[in-house]
Parts: sequence; C-alpha cells; structure tokens
Amino acid sequence: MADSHQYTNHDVAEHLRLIANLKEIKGEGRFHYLAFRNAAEVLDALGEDINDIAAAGTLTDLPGVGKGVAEVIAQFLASGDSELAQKLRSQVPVSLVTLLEVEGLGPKKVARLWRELGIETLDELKAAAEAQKIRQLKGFGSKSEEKILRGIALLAQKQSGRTPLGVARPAVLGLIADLKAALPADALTAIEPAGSVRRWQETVGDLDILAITPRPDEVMAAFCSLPQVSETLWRGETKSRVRLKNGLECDLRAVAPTHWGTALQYFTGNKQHNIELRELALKQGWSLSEYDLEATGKGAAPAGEKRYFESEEALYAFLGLDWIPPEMREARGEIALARRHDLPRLVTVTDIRGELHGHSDWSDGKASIREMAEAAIARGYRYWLLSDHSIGLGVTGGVDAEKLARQRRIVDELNRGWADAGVDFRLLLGVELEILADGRLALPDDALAELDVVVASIHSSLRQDRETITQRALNAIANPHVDILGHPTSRLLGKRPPTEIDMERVLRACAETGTVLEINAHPARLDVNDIYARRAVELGCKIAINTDAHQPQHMDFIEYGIAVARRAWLRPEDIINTLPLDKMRQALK
DNA sequence: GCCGTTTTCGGCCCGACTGTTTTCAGTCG
Repeated sequence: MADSHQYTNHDVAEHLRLIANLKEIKGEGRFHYLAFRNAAEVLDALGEDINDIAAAGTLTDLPGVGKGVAEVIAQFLASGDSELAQKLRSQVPVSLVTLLEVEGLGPKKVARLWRELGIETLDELKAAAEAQKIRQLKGFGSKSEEKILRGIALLAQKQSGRTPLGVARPAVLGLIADLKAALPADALTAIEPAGSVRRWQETVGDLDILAITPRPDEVMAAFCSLPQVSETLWRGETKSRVRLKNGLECDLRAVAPTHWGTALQYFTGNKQHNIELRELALKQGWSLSEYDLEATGKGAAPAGEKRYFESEEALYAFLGLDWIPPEMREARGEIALARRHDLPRLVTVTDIRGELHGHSDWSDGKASIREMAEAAIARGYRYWLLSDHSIGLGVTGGVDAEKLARQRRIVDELNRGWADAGVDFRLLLGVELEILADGRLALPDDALAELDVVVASIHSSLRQDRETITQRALNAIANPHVDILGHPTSRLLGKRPPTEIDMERVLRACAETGTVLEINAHPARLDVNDIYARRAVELGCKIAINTDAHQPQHMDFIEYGIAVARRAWLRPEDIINTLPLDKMRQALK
C-alpha cells in the first residue's frame, strides 16, 4: 500500500515538466513539449490521487493525457523514472533546465550556449559571460552578457518564488490607493487588480494592475515614482514594470475605455483559460486580443471587421458564454459550463451566517470571549463557535473539562443577555481538540459530549509518515463527537509544506461519517485548498469556512476562505455555515 | 503529443518588447 503511494500528483507533474523542458531545449516541435506541460497542469489541478487513476487504468480519460503521456505516467509511478526521460537525459544535460530560469534565457538560447560554447551549468554560464565569450556568438552582444549576469544574480537572491495572496493582495490594493491619491481625479477613470490576485490564487508570481486613463503618460510617471517602488524595470507608453521594495514585481497597463472588456479579460487570465477562449473565438470566425475581436473572414463577418467591448460580460456574451467569475478561470472545464449556461452560483461572503472555529484569551487568542462574540454580532453573524485549544498542545494553556465547564457558564450568561436584549445571536461552545501524536484525542468522550461543536486538528508531529499521520486523522474522524476536521493538511503558505496526509482517504472517511471538512480562511493557511475542497464536495463531504480568528480583526479573513470555496466551484448549499443555526446543527453529525 | 460543433488528419492564441539585426528570432506574459 505504501509503495503504491510513493509518488504524489505533484511529483508526476514535475517529471512531465522535466520532459517538456528537455524536449524544448532539444528542439522538438512546439506541440510535442507543450503536450507534456499541459498534462502537468492538469495533474496539479487534480483532486484525485493519480495512483488510484493509474491503478484503475483510466489515465487517458484525463484531459490532455493520451497514449504517450499515460505511458510515461505509468512508468514513473512504478519506478520513479521513465524511458522517455532516460533517453532525453542521454541527449541533453539535465543541468541545462536550471539555465532556463535565468531571465531572458529560453530554450533556443540555452541550446546554442550549450552546443556552441559547451555551457552546461550556471557557474559555466557566469564564467563565460564574465570572460566576454558569449558576445562571440551570432545574435548575442555585450548587452546579452550583462543581462545574463544580472539574471544569474537575481536568481541567487530570489527566495521561494511565489508570494502568498495574503501578502500580495494588500500590496496591490495599497498601490492602487496610493496611485489614486497621487493623481487628479480625471486622470484615472478606473483601476483594478488583474492577474492571479483577481483570480484569488493562493500564491502570486507578480502583481498586475489595469487602468483606464485618458492620459497614460501621467499615470505611468506617477506609478514609477510611488514610494513603494525601488526600481523601474521597464517603462513604455501603455505599460510599465517596477520592482517594489518588498521584492515583488508589479506591472501596470493603461488602456482606453473602448478596450476595457477585452483588456481586463486578457490580463486576468489564466493563460490556459485565455488560450481556450481564443480558440473558441477562432472557431466562430474571430481573433481575440486584449484590444478587440477581429473577424478572420472564416465566419459570418467580413475579414477585418472589429468589435469592441467595454465590459467582460459583453465579451463573454458575444462568444455565447455566461460571464465566468475570475476565481473559476483556470481552464478546468469552466468554459464548457458557461457555454451550456450551467455555471454554479458561487458562494459569497454575504451567504455566511456564522463561524465554527475561533479563539479567545482563554488559549492563544488576543481578545475576551465577549469581545470575540460581539465582533461576530457586528458582522451580522447569527452564531459563532468559541473553540479554544484543548490541552495537549504545548504552546498554549489549553482548556480541559473543568475549564470548559467554566466557559459553559460564561457562554450561557452571555447568551441570556443577548436573548433579553432581543439580539438574534447564539454563542456556541466547542473546542479545538488536539489530535495527539499517537492518534488519541486530548479530551475524553464525556467532556466532548457536553459541547455544541468539536473541531479536531493536528498541530504536532507534522513530519510523520503518510500512514501514521493519515491514521491520526482517521481516528478523529471516526469519533462520533468530532464534527469538523480543522485545517486538514497543516500547511503554512511559504513556510511549511502540507503533511504527507492521504487526503483521498480522509475525504472519503469524512463523507462516510458526516464529518465536516474545514476551509481554514486564514491567509497563511488556506487549508484545505481549492483542489481538495472541490474533490471533497465531489465525494459528498460538507464544508465549513472558518477564519480561525484569534482576535476580532481576523474575521475579515473570511473573504480569503470564500475565495478558496469559489475557486473550488462551491455553492452556498455546499457550506454548512451558510445555514441558519438550527439547520446548521442538523447538518452536523 | 493531443484532440474533435470543420476534423481520425490537420490543426494547435496573440501581441509587445529586447537585442540584435537591416527584417527578425527569441522571450515573455
């Protein structure tokens, strides 16, 4: 069993990307290597375990996976390698793939540096550039050498690569606010975040901002001289790129109102969604760009005829599609759904009626029970679960049966006060129950039985092997008092990878027992992610979206959790905390 | 290499910029 799960979906995707890169450097046709890269994307977005699919013999049912790719996947799962990769490695040094990461170097240039100068590694590349050997090559000059050296230096200081949305989104909103403040009102008609921030992707490569302006020059000048900017990387008439002091890069593009619909669509992406949309347009006789639709002459309209769109809705509608929310634009089948006018009604922040995971100063929270509950009331919530950490977690005091009994008296008294005042709100008492390293739960069943809702979570021994840590979660799920599994993979974005937990087994167990799966909305967690959330609902699980608030302001994080749910295509009826109190309680175990 | 509202063969997004060139290939998003 353990052997059959030796490699994850991500491992397979990386192997396919390696093959794509080697093929590209080798000079194989575009579509041959793109096929492997596309298949890698499909695997990364797959909620199911690829081992199960391979075992069932249905690999070629996956979109983008044909006979060739399926064979490579099967070999890799069995042995950790494939004949194709072995053959490619014998023809192209693997170390060349690293050179592709140098900005400005693509497959063609890397191949020439290797074939004509024998360069195989970053060190050799650096030495050749410093010795001014690269300029001897046709098509390369002194600037190429400078750029390569800059690229190598940048690569060395670049950290983990992608930035958590919780950092990127406030940064973009701050830039937009500052830009608005720095410009006269008539210089900016509209300005919006685009790219992966607009799609609420959990991590972001660089920032994209789109503006409508009658005077692009003025906007570009203001943008490049914002206080957050450390360096202008490029400045053109309608787009500029800067590096910020926090290391992020940000693009600003300015367009006329006529182009807003096509431009916003284009700069929102993702890339593959745009490609599919453009292919669809082509089939209808139109070529789609960020500026307009232009008739190709192969459709009804005469070649060269142009159509402009001042909104995304109008553009999608012209192509026969319902408007697709940005969170869904990931080329995961949303275009087909929009064509059939069958897009789900995605959950929104205003659907949420309460939360089922939060802390007070009884454990590691920063506010009193009353302050937290009043913050929930102020947000219009009808219920909120007090769930302080249980004993068994070293870093906090933790509540035990005796403390829970004391909390119960406080909760009852607070509830009586609100009832007397006519406030439609119920403070629920629960616990964030520690799942101990050996799989036991930190509190006995009779203590749990007294509580309204029990959230069980793993915080320790996160490096256990797949079987051990999965079994811990399964033990908790099997307990009749455990209602919710909290932040199931225990990851911290950019800081700590997910545990080895076998999510397919966990999700199936949750579905069978009626245990609710949490989408933890804290931007450092976003756990489970969109992929598992979607798989969970496919398997029949119920979901709760919780901010895990440790102070009142944390409740603002709910929009991040909602975004995860929307990226998972979830509707209000998939989420139990969109329900009124009595219905929500019925939905628990 | 994959795929099917034109198709089991013949397609496979689009534009902008850079650096090096005298008209464009390579890279990027």
